Amino acid sequence: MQAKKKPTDSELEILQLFWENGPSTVRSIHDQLCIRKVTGYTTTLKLMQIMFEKGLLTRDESAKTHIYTAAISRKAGQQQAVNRLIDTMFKGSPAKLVMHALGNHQPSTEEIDQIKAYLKELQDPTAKH
Amino acid sequence: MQAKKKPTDSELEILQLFWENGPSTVRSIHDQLCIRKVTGYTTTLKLMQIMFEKGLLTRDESAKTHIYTAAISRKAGQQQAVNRLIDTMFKGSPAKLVMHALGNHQPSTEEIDQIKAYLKELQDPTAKH
DNA sequence: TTGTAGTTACGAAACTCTTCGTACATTTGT
DNA sequence: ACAAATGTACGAAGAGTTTCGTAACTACAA
Repeated sequence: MQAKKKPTDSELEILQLFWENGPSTVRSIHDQLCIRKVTGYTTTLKLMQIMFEKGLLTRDESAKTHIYTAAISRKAGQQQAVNRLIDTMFKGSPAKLVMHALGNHQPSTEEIDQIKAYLKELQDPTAKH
Repeated sequence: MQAKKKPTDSELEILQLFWENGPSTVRSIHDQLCIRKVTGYTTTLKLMQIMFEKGLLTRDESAKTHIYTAAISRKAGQQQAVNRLIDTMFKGSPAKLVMHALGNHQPSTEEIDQIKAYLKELQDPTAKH
């Protein structure tokens, strides 16, 4: 693996949009960004160009209007963020993180069951599900 | 509440030390920081002064050598970080965050039991523990 | 052809973060 | 008393981030 640098907050906002929409043009990303945040088109363009240079995005330049794609999946991004958080704030105790996560954002009954099942599997990997 | 700004990574490193040690002098923080990272004394000083201005630290100036204290508890800091992560990366699904957290950092059996008990309480708040 | 709109590329300004040098004050040791 | 050690304050340099203006290219319509 190569790039390990964490995306900035602005870059993360853009990545979110890619994760929701898949490959996109600057125009498309910019329009969605503008709903929540006033900004110039060239600002978005520049950001995406820099993200491309950093390896956060790839792009298809075959057409005049380039098509950008996230170089990292949502899942991988989430995993990376969680690992980071555990390292910096919950030294070695993912359980504490879990408590915090569940404490403030009450999950639904279904979600809790889901987690329970997951835990059961973790403790007894031989059990089929 | 006033301060909403997230601490930078450097500031977080320093906060960690306060959370482990309680109120401390610049010298004390600096010495511990230096174990993992070569840096000048005035660098640490400046950082802590800025954190004071931002409201991340308070300080007692009655003696010549100031005594700094974290303005936010470890717990509050963790909660803030988790909320932030859920907002930016796990929109509305703390359960997904939990899976990610448990998936990569296998918790001990005791921790799993702890989480299970916690979940049981969440689902059945009337049950005594 | 000419002009309008949409696109990329680029440079620079404004801002923040990190680092450190320097100045100056206070305490301590000889 | 004097020098050395220790402390605070402050300014500024360097790096990274974010913003945008401007130039240049292309497509298309009048």
